[in-house]
Amino acid sequence: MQTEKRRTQADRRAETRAQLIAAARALFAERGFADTGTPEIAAAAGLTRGALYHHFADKTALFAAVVEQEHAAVAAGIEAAGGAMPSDPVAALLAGSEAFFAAMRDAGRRRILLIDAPAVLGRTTLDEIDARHGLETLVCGLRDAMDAGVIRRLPVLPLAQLFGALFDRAALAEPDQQPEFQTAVAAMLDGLRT
Amino acid sequence: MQTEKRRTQADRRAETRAQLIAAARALFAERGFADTGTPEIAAAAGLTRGALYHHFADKTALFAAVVEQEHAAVAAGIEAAGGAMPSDPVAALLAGSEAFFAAMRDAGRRRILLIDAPAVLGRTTLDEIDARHGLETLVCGLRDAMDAGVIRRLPVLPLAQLFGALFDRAALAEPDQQPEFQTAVAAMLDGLRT
DNA sequence: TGTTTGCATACATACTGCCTGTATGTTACC
DNA sequence: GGTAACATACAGGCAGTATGTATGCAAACA
Repeated sequence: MQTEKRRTQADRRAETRAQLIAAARALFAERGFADTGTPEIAAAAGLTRGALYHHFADKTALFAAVVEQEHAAVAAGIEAAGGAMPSDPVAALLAGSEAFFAAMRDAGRRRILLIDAPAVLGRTTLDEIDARHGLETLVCGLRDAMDAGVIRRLPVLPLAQLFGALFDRAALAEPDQQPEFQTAVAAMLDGLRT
Repeated sequence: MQTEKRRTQADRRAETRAQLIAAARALFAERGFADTGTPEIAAAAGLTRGALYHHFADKTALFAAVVEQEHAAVAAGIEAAGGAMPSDPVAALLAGSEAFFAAMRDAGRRRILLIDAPAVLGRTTLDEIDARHGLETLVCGLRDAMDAGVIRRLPVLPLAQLFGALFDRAALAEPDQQPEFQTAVAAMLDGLRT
């Protein structure tokens, strides 16, 4: 058989990187960044620490790659749900938040993105990653709503980051309290209507 | 002189605990939890690691004590500003948020309470500490406003925790963007008016 | 065109230093 | 004399680095 005995360097590189990221994601999700060691990660990926430190500068860089991937997955989930966008800008924002909460159902993802990432990567680094993925759509949604005269005109970027914080906090609520949090978030968004 | 050669055990205990907490606070504030070692802390306190581990179960417990102290200080600052509370409930809430931002000016405090604490102590533990100190006043302020019919009636506790997240995020904004964040927060609070 | 030679990349193994937590010893209080 | 407060000594583990080995790749050569 030898399904893939011949492989290009780029293939090897991409594959082992993916294996390391996948193994790290699983362990970081379960035990958190601090309580997960690089020997564990390498073993789970079927590799050695040498491979890990060949592909990533340090443990933090590997974590950053995991965060990047998770963030992209969340953004993709929101984009995918954006197909059936309602015409009302506020309703569109609500639909987006719904998609965000759906993407955040996974407890491991919450731990990685909302608990550990701010402390491990720092706010500024995390904001950069956020700006590359999800923030833009939120800013656009808010700006559209303002341009349409549907909500109050306010500084857009701060408002988007504040709503991001709201969404994050709501996503962290216990499952049984989730509905109340979401209605509260919806009410705060609704309160901005002119 | 021998200002205090004779001391009771409780005095010794309280004093060394305070020294350890103070030294830990300074180092955690500057370098963060992960990058601060217990040898450093003990040395800065003029003690040894033995004393540290005699008074605290582990490094995390010492950090929790620091967080508790900082949280209490913030709550005290807000309480102190509460003397001249305006009659309008929403204005009172705004005044409270102002006092919160003032208490959060210190960068080290922001790092300890808003960056490291969630990751080190976990959300649930942190929520418990929060419930013991600052959250109650926020809940009361919101409930008063609802009872007075000034703002929409919503689930109080979730709303308070969401506003807590808003305040935290606004406090983390860069100093030059702080005004815009605060106006946005004020607008969101104002939007809840009936 | 096929082979070989040289090099860079991918990965493994070995080593050092540090830190955390614990166990044991010594001093101060009561 | 006994207990609490602290210091010293020890064991295990982890992060990061340095070094060694194998694999793919590209160009020179036949």
